[in-house]
Amino acid sequence: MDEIYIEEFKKGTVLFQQGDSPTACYFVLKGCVRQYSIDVEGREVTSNFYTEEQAIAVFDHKPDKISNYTFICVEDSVMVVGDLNTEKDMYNKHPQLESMTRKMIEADFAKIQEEFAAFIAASPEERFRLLQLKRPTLIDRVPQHQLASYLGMTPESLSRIKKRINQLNS
Amino acid sequence: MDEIYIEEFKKGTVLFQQGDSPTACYFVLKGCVRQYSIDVEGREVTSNFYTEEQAIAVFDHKPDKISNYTFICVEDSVMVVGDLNTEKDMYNKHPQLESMTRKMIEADFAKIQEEFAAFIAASPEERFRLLQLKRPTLIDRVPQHQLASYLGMTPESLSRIKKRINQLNS
DNA sequence: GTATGATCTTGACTTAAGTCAATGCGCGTT
DNA sequence: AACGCGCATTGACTTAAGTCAAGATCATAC
Repeated sequence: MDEIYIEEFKKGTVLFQQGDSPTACYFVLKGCVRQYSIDVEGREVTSNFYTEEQAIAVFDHKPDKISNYTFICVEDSVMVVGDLNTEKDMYNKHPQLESMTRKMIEADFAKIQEEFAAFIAASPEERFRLLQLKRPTLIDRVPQHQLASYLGMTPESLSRIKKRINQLNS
Repeated sequence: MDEIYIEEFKKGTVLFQQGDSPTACYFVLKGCVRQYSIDVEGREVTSNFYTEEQAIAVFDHKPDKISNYTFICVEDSVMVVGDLNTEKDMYNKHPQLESMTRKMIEADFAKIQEEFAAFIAASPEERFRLLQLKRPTLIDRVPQHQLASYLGMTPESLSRIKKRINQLNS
């Protein structure tokens, strides 16, 4: 199948831009990709970080196929790349593939819904603690101001929260 | 097709409980259903309200099929009910159906992702204002303490925010 | 290796939301 | 109609996060 291949990306590479129609989907083998958008006030809002064994953007098919998000590598990364143009053909050729992707999306949907619920109920500090539990390595892999945005707080608050927690643990 | 039918539910009816395996999926024709879960600290966290023309729980298929949420009618409601046990048969009989549900889920996934991003970036007051714009009628349809939980704030804060905003508008 | 700019931290201060407690209101029940 | 209960509002106070501004630190390019 030449529609699926493995590709390396340098840190800083943009997979696709807010406003573009994505032409491919990705699966992270190594590295880290940040998903963000620019909101109405011009602020950058980071909505996710994709790391090893996570799929990107398969589910970002809006009706008009235009993405609200930019995806950018925050580390040198290696990804499986799947061409979206041949997606329909693939489904026709392999009906089980559609069933498989549906199940993947359902699982991811359940996961984002759970994260959302946890996020709603938590204070900024609790959100940081949750991240420490769920994705401990992420905290040291990405720029702190982007992490702050991902956690829905200011960089200053994140800095203070980390300090507060470290003092308790020492 | 006797696997799909229309049913009326009285206010207070529980569609299924946290911990249960859902046996049906629903589409709201009239009324309002609240989705919530009890978190580790025993607090009730409302994660959604489903109203007219919204589908429920089609996407809540976790691998083990057990729901983390309770769904309860907050109004007398009329819904289309689809039996989940026959789901697989239906897909086999009508392959296009799988394609259709996949697209629906993708659309809903994109929507929840967007809501999540908006929520992250917003303060409690901004979240209330967003709700006023996006779902203005919901505010007067549901109990305020549940709405507060849905917006990630205390009932007291919601009350004050509403007061604050009404004073500006008068 | 140094310089430059970005990012992270820290400090002082403001503000909005949380907490706790009391009161008021609405609603359903009897 | 009156009672009782749950819910909503209000008040006083605390606290955590936001804001603004100044340094410190880090990284990247030259």
